[in-house]
Amino acid sequence: MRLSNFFLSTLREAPADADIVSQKLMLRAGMIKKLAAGIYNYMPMGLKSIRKIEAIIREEMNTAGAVELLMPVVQPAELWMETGRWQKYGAELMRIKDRHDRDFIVQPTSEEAITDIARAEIKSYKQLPVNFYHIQTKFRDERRPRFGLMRGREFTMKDAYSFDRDEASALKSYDIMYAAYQRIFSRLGLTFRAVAADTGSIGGSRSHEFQVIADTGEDAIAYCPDSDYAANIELAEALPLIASRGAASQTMTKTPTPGKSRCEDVAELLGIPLDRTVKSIVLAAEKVDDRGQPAGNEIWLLLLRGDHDLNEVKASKVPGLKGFRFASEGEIVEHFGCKPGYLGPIGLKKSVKIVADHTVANMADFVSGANEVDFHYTGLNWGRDLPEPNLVADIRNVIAGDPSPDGKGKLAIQRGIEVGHVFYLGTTYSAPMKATFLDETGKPQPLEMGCYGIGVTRLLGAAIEQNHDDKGIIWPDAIAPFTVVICPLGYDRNETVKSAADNLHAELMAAGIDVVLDDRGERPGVMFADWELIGVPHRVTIGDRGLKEGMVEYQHRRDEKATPVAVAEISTLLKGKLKTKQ
RNA sequence: CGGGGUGUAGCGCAGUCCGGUAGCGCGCCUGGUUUGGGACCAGGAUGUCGUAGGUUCGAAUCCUAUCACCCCGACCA
Repeated sequence: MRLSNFFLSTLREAPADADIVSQKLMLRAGMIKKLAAGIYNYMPMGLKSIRKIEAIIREEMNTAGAVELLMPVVQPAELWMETGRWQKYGAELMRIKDRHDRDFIVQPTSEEAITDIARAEIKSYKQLPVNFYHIQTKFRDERRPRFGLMRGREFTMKDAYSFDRDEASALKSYDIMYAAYQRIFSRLGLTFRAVAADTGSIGGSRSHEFQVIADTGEDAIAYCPDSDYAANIELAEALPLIASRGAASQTMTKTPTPGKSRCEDVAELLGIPLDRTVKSIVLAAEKVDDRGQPAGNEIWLLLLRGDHDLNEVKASKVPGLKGFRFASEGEIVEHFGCKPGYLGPIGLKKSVKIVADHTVANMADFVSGANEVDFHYTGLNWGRDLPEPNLVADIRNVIAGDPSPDGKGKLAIQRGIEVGHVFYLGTTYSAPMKATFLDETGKPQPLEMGCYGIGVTRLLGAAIEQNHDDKGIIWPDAIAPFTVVICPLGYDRNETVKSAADNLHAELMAAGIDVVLDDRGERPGVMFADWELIGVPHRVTIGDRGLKEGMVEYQHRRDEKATPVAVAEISTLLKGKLKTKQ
């Protein structure tokens, strides 16, 4: 491709509203252009990368036995009413009306549409298993779109849906997708990790996320360097750090701690380690009576060690805490007789349910708030100074150094960007939509489903978050908008340079390499800066000076310096480098 | 949705407090000189000052409303 036949628009300064590095670089490189909050134009340079990502996904999906189809972006509301998601989905579901005042939605995902297809088309066990997928535009009306392509409102997603006759077979389909995802992200050239994930509101029993490792990721991943354990921190089990409760050696003492409301400050004031303190978190949850009827709010006190943090996903799994919220200050004062900052389990005004984290439950001689401003208790011991907690549960986030739940070492924490998710659904959609097939005995059975997503446009952002430097993007070969750029110095005024550049360009094109020839005749600094910003991984510089010695220069985007290469050898060198990558 | 902030040329910004009819850098156009890391000289084009209303002889500037966008908190590809 000659640059004069393509379209380039780079910016020296990023628009002020760009918030993260991948968005800034993509805007500056002219790959995307913002049209509205969370909605982007994909410019030619950006679309080239997207198409490459899609091609790899397609190939691997097809290889894994999935079948491509295409479902519409706009779908009738009736389908969504059948599964109840019309009511349940909330404001993120974009609802629209047609000219006849009929309700439609702009699809955020396609379980309903595919299940509708399945119930009409799949009649016999002989048609199973089958896996349909499409690559389609999605819309989720995010309350706050941000991070460029990472959390846009409109985005492209590959979503696949498997149909099986029973759970065992469905889990096999799941494993096939899991393996396909491993291949896809490997081929994309990204560093990633598959982690066990929370099954969330959908239910289901098995779920993994594929996380692109990047310090700027929104998710935290706990993994064990000595084993294959890896889980989203939402899910990662925190084992008790204290095997059994030690004996009490101190007496309970009310100690003044003026102005020290944070555990860190209290520990420092008292000259004790942070892991001797206990922090109090007050939640409120709807109480349900014996008949399952709402019976007002119930206040809960959650106790965590001072150096630990609450895991809200785990907390919501504690029986009675589903759908909890943080208690209001009014509720706190009503039950504790004290404002937040000095709360603790002793001296309550009104009874509350107390949940101790596994580790807290085994602590002895600990420190906690006295429910009186500027005072803490030290030397607290369960059973002696206060009753045993109502419940002991895993309610904290794991931290680096915690024992791995598989018992094979210590956990480390990394941040990641979720770019893929595989999910075993069971009959969550097939049951309400009555999608059944006939088994060998002629009896109708509900289809067992799985769903599998990959965020195509998010991948673009994730790849950049993982691969960039202060000059710009550094694309993996597989998804670079161009694989090779030829930068001729003086293309517009030096015949020798021009013909050498034209020849190399023609040769690489003939070899099927995605090469771009910068035929602008720009000064070298301008060319280099542009292509380093865009992030083309391989660059060949052709100058008059080198040509006199029969040499050109090769430089990888990650190389510090250019390497001289004989004119006769440059195309062989490039073909070799690109072949080994594929 | 709650809290905070910003809208001035393609991009980045000044001007707003203290009203007098819009400016800087980059980019863009023309000519010339340059040419191995974002060149230089000379000339030039570009604005409903987010929108609507109000106050005033006069509004980018003051007032009111409204819209858009961004940042901080509850979710997911």
